[in-house]
Amino acid sequence: MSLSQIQYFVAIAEEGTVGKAAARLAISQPPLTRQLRLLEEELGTALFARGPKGMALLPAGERFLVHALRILAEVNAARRTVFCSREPSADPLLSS
Amino acid sequence: MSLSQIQYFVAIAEEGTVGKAAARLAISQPPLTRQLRLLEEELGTALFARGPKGMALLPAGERFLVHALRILAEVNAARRTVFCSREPSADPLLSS
DNA sequence: AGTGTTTACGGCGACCGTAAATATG
DNA sequence: CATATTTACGGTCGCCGTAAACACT
Repeated sequence: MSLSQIQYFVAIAEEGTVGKAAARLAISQPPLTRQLRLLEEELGTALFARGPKGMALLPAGERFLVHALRILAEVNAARRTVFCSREPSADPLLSS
Repeated sequence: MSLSQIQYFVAIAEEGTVGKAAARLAISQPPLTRQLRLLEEELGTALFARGPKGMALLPAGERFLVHALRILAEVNAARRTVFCSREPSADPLLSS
């Protein structure tokens, strides 16, 4: 499991179709489908039900989504927590 | 930032030296040092103070560690939450 | 029909390992 | 002195893109 796969999963869950998620992520559909399949295989469970109208979260997917969002939120929090402790203007890219 | 980098950081923080962390992670020192450097560069801040006795967490590193542990815990929770929802004996590897 | 899935292929980048030299404190 | 860091090299693996065929509802 990688952070990319988690982001991909969240995008599909929020967009409702693989096509829209792929557009939002700026990647093509086959790699996105592949990564979702790899994630589901690693977890040993399907996360979505596939239908002609798009992807619908299964119960396992809904529970997984809760944790996925927490993980991404924690990653952002981790970034912020060190960002706020930088030496003022220590980074030339930020002082311009 | 990748989950591997987070695991590497936690291992160094807990072991106290890059050498012991590398042994625990079953990788060699240069890749581990590289990944830590890449993480610190991405964050824009050093996380450890380097000394002859090993690695000491800086304040930014201590705060980052809190989030790092939460991330890894959430990942495990995400795994469990779908693991417990499998179809009974659906996976042949588990029914043997 | 419209969506997702799969295959095949190729290319690019990431990561690792080893080995050795170089800081740092 | 013991530790970490860096360099250089090479090999392997992962991920992506494209294109096309296939499957499902």
